[in-house]
Amino acid sequence: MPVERVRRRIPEATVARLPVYLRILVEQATEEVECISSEGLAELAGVNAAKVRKDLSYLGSYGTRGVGYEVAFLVYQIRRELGLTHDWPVVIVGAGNLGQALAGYNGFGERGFPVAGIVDIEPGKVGSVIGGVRVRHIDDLQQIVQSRRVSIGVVATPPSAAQDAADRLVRAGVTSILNFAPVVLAVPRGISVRKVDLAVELQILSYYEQRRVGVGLQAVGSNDSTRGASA
Amino acid sequence: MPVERVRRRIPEATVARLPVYLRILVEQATEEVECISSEGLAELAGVNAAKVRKDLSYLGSYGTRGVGYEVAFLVYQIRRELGLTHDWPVVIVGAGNLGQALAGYNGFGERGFPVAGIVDIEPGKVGSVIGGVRVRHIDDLQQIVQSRRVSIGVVATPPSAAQDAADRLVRAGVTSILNFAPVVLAVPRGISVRKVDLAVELQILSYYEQRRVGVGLQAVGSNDSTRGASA
DNA sequence: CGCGCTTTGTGAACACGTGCACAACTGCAT
DNA sequence: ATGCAGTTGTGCACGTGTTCACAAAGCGCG
Ligand SMILES: NC(=O)c1ccc[n+]([C@@H]2O[C@H](COP(=O)([O-])OP(=O)(O)OC[C@H]3O[C@@H](n4cnc5c(N)ncnc54)[C@H](O)[C@@H]3O)[C@@H](O)[C@H]2O)c1
Ligand SMILES: NC(=O)c1ccc[n+]([C@@H]2O[C@H](COP(=O)([O-])OP(=O)(O)OC[C@H]3O[C@@H](n4cnc5c(N)ncnc54)[C@H](O)[C@@H]3O)[C@@H](O)[C@H]2O)c1
Repeated sequence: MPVERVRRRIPEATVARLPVYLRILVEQATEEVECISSEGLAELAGVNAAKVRKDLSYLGSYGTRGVGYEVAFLVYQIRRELGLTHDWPVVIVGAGNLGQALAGYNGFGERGFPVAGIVDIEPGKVGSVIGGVRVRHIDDLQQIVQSRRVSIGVVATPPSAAQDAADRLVRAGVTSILNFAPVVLAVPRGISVRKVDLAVELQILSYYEQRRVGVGLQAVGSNDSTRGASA
Repeated sequence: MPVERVRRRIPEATVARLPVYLRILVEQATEEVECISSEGLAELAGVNAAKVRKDLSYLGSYGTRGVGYEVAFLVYQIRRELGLTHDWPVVIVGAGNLGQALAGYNGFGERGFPVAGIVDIEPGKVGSVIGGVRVRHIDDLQQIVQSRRVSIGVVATPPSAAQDAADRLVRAGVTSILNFAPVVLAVPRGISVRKVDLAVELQILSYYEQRRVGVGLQAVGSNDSTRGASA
């Protein structure tokens, strides 16, 4: 067996699917499943089996021919590759409708993304407690980021304030941003940004919905998730 | 000028970008901008100018060489292509944390996706009013969908109930689903599904974050949004 | 009217992602 | 040992998406 070579670059499309495999594998593990074939995993993930094999092959040759993949080992490998061997605390900017829903959601902490803090600019919002976290003033952002070693920030402000929020996050030392505001953020090189725009999702559905009329059923590529993290 | 030919199929990647252009163009229109070049639009959308031109060319040749595109006209054409000439009422299943945030959000209605109803299985949740909409029991789903001619459903239930929610939506007559639960939904052919999985987004950020260490700055493709609506 | 400046629309090359097909390999049964 | 059924890992061909580069075309000005 060769010495651990330099880390291979993993295609973006694969990176986007690994979390899905991971979730499924963790679930399988809790159901005492010890071994899974690419076909089985593909079925559960709603993708092609060859794609699963190719994706997993970027991690290394961790399968056993004729048998499949050991679930626990795969979980470990994917976690390692995704950098999920330790927690990534996140800070949320904007304690409105959405920010509160996010802060009150346990799913993130469970998956390794505890809410290190939530901040707002509105003095009226400061002080209330959501999901066990007290809302603090945005001026405390830098302090939170640095003391808790936060590298991921979430923008949940109104669109007009989103760029300001992003600027503050970057200034505070955050290097990855998840943006819920429907605006294109400008960030310095080296900062990763991902955008979740629900209106865009609905509009895409609308497009296919509208085409459906009169065209009958049509198949439009399966549900994947290829989106760049810009830098 | 030729007679309006059969509708061209628009590449999925383009469909995913059109809503972004649309938002920017609408904003420009409110700022009295009448004309915009592909370069200007590209700048605002954070993409390559050639891409903008190619994307827009799928709608037809609506630009003027040497000048650019007429904003109002482009808005109209993109709206038409995306099927946004009329409202698409949506129904939300699951009035929890997230469902309430969604229902209380005005942005959807403003963009042509009014909340026609929100339902829950928990009797305790039924009756409360969120964003002007009363929560109803899930047994009323079919009635809501049919009376309001809803074709888009939103799944905001816990993961364990998501497949059930999807099944009910499909049975009620919905043909497009936006799924917030971290599960892969099985739906009949012809039903479009799009998934928004925040944990996956964070994990993707984690991957690049982890790679950043020791590698220095690296550029990883710009922020696009290519995801199939399955059928 | 013609010229030069600007910007579109698109052909062509390239990059990336997908899926088939199959050789290589494993483990088990005989 | 040998054979066989099962499954991985991957070469290859194909399709999709991105970007460059440039001819074609509109506009304004002299
Ligand atoms: N609520 C939803 O379901 C939903 C859905 C899709 C998209 N979004 C988007 O998410 C964002 C937040 O939505 P929301 O419904 O929570 O809005 P909201 O108005 O309820 O909350 C925004 C919060 O941000 C705070 N804020 C404003 N400027 C700030 C600044 N400069 N720094 C820090 N905080 C600031 C406000 O005080 C407010 O508490 C918006 O951009 C919206 O378009 C929300
Ligand atoms: N809250 C967030 O910020 C957040 C973030 C990411 C993902 N999600 C996902 O969104 C989903 C909803 O999250 P949440 O925080 O709102 O959960 P929640 O528990 O607050 O709300 C879920 C609601 O669904 C209802 N429900 C349960 N089974 C149902 C059924 N069969 N039919 C109809 N309604 C049913 C429950 O009564 C409850 O009101 C979950 O799958 C979660 O993983 C939420």
